[in-house]
Amino acid sequence: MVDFKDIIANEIYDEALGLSIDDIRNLIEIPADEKMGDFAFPCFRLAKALRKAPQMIAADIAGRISGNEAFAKVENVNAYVNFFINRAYFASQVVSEVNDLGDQYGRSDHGAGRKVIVEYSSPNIAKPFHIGHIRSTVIGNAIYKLYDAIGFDVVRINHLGDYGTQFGKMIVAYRKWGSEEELAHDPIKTLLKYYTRFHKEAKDDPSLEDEARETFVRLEAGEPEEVALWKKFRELSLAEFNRVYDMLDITFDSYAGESFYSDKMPRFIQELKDKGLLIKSEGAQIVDLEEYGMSPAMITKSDGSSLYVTRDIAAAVYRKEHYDFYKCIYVVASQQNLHFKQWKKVLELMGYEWEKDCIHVPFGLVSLSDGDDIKMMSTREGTVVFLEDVLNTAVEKTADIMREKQTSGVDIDTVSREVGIGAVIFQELSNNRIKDYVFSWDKVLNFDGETGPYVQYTHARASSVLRNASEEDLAGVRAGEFDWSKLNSDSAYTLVKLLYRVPEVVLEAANKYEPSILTRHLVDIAQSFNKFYHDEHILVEDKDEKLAKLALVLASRTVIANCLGLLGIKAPERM
RNA sequence: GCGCCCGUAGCUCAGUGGAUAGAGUGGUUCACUCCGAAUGAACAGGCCGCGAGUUCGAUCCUCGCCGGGCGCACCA
Repeated sequence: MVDFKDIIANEIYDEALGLSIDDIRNLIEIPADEKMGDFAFPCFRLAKALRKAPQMIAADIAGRISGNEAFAKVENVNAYVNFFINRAYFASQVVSEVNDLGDQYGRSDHGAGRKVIVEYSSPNIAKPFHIGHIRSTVIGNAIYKLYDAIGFDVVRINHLGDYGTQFGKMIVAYRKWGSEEELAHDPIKTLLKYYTRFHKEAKDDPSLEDEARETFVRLEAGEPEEVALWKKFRELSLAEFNRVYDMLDITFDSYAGESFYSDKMPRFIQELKDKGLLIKSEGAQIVDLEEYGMSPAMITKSDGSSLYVTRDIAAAVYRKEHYDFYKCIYVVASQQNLHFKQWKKVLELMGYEWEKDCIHVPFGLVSLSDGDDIKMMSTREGTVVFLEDVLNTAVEKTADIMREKQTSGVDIDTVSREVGIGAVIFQELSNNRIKDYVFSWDKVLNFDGETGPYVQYTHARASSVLRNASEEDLAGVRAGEFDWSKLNSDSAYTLVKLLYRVPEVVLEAANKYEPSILTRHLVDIAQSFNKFYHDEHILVEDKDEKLAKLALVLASRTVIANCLGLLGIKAPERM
């Protein structure tokens, strides 16, 4: 496809300006206001070098550029040179490209097949999968899809929190108050019950904590009884998690979690010792990070058992050796910023230069509103909203709306799942991931305005128009034998420009690990399509006009489906 | 106390070193004999937290302050 910035940069280029074509290209802006053109070149930077008022420079450049079929008009306003693209030419280029590429539009080969690991979701075993877990799960999945789309070979790892003192606690609680029948009946909620009871009773009886730590030491030492219980808890939990992953249509390439690295740590503890990094302190072994302004990284507890950082070091080295990644992306809550800083510093001190390829992608906290109070969800206190409940409620609400609307030819069961779950995912990917938010049923169940259902509705509507077109018209669209000059209205043109920018938006979203950039752009496309749809009748008498508009509808539908797909959301044809 | 993050319309949030700071939602009003009204349009709503600095130019970068969140060794 034509690259308008290249065309413009080449047109502007002049030795006297003292800028390279690339410099010029990077200065080109897309004006916020369409009245100022489709592209603009600001001349402020040139003022000093040329010793001329920027307005004069802009006028000179605008005057120099002669007729190029890509542009309808080039003029200067104040210090800007404004370029107005030839609309029909532009539309023909963009729409044809989209329709030729189909589901490949938006994808690229920037990654050149290099390997990227994305670690995400990573729930703690034996704890409920609550609304807070949706963040890592859904953001991580979108990042995986984005990296896949820009040509990387992506490995998805669910780094299960399936080890640590919490299992000591769980085993102690189960032995004291648990029963097999109860556990089999409703595993996670029962385990949660034991876990909350443990913390309640441990407040009055601190010896329980010691008992839990001792039990974890036995687990880590491979005592059969503890290992058997641990395995049982892990299996029961995974079965429940998989139910939610199925609903979200998310899969992983590896579930190697913390326990996987339990026997791989001694090597690194020895290595830290050999490199003189490990010091004893209060019975524990730490790496002192004071000179880097951080509290120490704890490698082993005074009872000799391992910790979070230790396991993450083992995991990182294992992954480097096993996958030889180009980048390893950790989608983990911002609460763990310090942990990741410490961990990266320790890897650096150990001499692993590739630690710079390990990237922590943090996200903000989800809290709950409790009357006037806002508080963190706490597994210990049992104050959580289950993700599965949220998904099911959204699906039910969607089914209610669909029955009300009585859309014909739809399987309510299938589509209400696609739309309801899509709504929850979309909501999650709408805002900058770093922002904290308070969970609200009203918000997650709102399907009007900038929401997943709105975008899916737009897709269904475009699909509907295409169904209403004749076979002959569609054949004409595919053959491309029509005159594009009829496609030049403001609303059509705004839409074309948004479609044009999709590949660069996908790339930007991936580079910044920020799916919301794509979500926002997708909303813009849907809004723009709906405006176009309202402003203009599509299936008109005039053949050229009809086919050009249908080609745009087809391209819009393709792009919306592609973008929804990158976010992990389905695009139903009817709803 | 120290470190990191956030502060933009009533609410939820986009946004950019440059031309008039934008959406959604809520409020008021209009548009379905018309390709799907889960839609579109109109109106109203802003010292871009406060104060300095850098710059030709700051809502954006730097520093300080205020407000909120998170974190700071035997949890993960």
